[in-house]
Amino acid sequence: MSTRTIRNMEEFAAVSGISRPTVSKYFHDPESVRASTRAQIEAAIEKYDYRPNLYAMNQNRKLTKNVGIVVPLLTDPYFAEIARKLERHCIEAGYHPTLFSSHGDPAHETDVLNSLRAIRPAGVLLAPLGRASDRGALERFCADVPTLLFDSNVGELGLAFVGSDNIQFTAHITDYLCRTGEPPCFFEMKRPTNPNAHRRRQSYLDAMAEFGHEPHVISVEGDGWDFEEIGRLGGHTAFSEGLFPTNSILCSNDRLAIGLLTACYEKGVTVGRGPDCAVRVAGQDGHPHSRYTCPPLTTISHAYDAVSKAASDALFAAINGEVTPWSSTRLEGRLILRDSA
Amino acid sequence: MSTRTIRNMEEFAAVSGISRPTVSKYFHDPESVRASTRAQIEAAIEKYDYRPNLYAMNQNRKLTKNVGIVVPLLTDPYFAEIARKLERHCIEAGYHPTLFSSHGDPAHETDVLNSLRAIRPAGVLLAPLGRASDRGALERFCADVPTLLFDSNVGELGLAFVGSDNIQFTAHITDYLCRTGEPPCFFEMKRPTNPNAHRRRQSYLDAMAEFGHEPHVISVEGDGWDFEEIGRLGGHTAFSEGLFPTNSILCSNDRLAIGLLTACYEKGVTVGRGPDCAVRVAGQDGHPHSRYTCPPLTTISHAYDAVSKAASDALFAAINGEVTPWSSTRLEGRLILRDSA
DNA sequence: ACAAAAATTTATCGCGCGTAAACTATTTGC
DNA sequence: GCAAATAGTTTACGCGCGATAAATTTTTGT
Repeated sequence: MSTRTIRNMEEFAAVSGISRPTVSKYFHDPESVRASTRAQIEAAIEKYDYRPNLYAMNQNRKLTKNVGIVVPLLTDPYFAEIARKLERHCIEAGYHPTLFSSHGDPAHETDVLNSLRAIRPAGVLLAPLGRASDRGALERFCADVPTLLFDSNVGELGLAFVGSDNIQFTAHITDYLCRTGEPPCFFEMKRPTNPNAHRRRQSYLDAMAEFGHEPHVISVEGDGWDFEEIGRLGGHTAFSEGLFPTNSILCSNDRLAIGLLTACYEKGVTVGRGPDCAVRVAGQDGHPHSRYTCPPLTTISHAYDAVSKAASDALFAAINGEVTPWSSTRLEGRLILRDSA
Repeated sequence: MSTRTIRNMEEFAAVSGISRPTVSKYFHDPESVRASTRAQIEAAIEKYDYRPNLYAMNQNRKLTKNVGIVVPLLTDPYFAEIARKLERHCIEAGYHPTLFSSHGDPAHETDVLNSLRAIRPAGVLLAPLGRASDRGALERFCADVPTLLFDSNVGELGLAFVGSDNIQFTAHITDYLCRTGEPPCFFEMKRPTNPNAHRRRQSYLDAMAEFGHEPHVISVEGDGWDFEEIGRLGGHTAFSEGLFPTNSILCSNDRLAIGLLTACYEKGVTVGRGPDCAVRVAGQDGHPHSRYTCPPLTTISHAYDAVSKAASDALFAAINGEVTPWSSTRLEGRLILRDSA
């Protein structure tokens, strides 16, 4: 082709017939130049396929268009799913998202935050590890970078918090279980890895008190993020030792429930709401996989779309200079009735 | 504290007592400076917490330390898991990995490759969508950026291919199923989303021929990446229409098998290898979730560690200038016997 | 202790783009 | 049709670092 390769904005400005400062202005915000100029530049972009050097841009811009998205564990489909939605919102808003996973490790979470500083992001959407997080590192990071916390809240850090109303989650599904059968016991990790677990346990206790039932909490051993295995092993122990006082088991989260269902299978315990079933099992989260367990898992689902939209919108507003006091937004979950309870 | 903030390498060089070019050399490769100098610089780094500006570095370096990791669908735990391992290898080798997902969409895959060009990566680890990929875009990208293909091969593109030996996978598990019960039929998507599926089907046909059995392929409707749902719906159809000629079903992949297990549950079809079970179901992939299905899924597992190690090592070798002819490395899988078959 | 080798310093340039000031051309409102 | 407002151009400089050549210092081998 006759179109020689363009090396930089100088050359591009020359072939497009527009001065370099105006071209620069265009790339910063296409709307900031006259329509006729814009058309000229865009024709040249089309023709020469020119893109400004990202590094030179970001070195000199006061603010990059980068947004960091950090989740505790990207191999968990729940986080992968919400990260995907956040990523889409970022792209639609003209930002350049980058995905990070803390891999369930506080030290790695701190490393991620440090890597994030290096790319000077305009903002960060952070789902912290929670109790395990290095609180000091989080605070320092939030002080330097506009950060919106989602999924799990840690103090009143960052710009704001957007997540689910865990109180409502547990109260709602506890209510459902009480109405439709024996009042549930609560199956959880003794040392929960994320802070939502504490809210959920408390909400269970409150709900049971309100409904006038005796609460029963089964706290199983296990640390880390391998929830299915913890649920499975804990389930075996609990069945062997007869720790379940009722035939209804509400799990602190879906992954724990998935492991418990496996334990039920392995123990020969039938699960479901039919009269011939030994136990009912319910989870919490609306995990992408919960539809495909056997039996399919009754759960209460996060409002994935609403949470990701609210979180990203709040961050973009802050980036655009809207100052609002710290706030916490907690969205309600939706009960998903399936065969397990 | 008395330590004022360091603005750039010039100032950092001053306070560290080392000249700027030497400091620059240190950040390029710490081993390239004398031990005493290195100690001095590192003491100053510790004291002033200085990091060179990433953008200025990458703008001027001939080669960045960036490595792109691209998978077809990050919400699939299989890809999330292998991406995590690749990421770790990159960090250990001193690179700066960035994760991308094509979200199962060829257009988005092309977008990802374009974003990737912008960060001028030293290399890319790419698991392409496969048949759906824009072949031309892939070729152009591989021509410009050192790219190693993994998981699924597309022609002889890039530096090399590292993945699993799908022929061996299917032959091995087919052999197992034949030895331990009725010869299996093969459950797959009519229009498979990834190219490994074709290899697996062919391997099934070859294996059955070799063992002297009549092959039976059940190809179900469905497009896209929602494999569990495709498997579930296909399973319902197949059971209703009596399409399974034997009691052993080998699924083209684990996600399909997970959906099929759900269909079995919903149809009241018992799954397992016991005498009272109606069917045996096996998968392929060693999906992270396969341990927790009910019954736990018999499958043949990718050598996750070996594949990720071989893939990243091959890329790093190429980045370091080692020129080798294009090659294909296919690692064998390991049979995982569980209760489903 | 001395020459050769290696490491460091000094000095200077270049990268590709953002930004600002002063000036000129084009649009807009009336 | 004219002045004001808007948009664009020219010119010039800065960002933080990589790279290189020549001069200097330090280390190494013997």
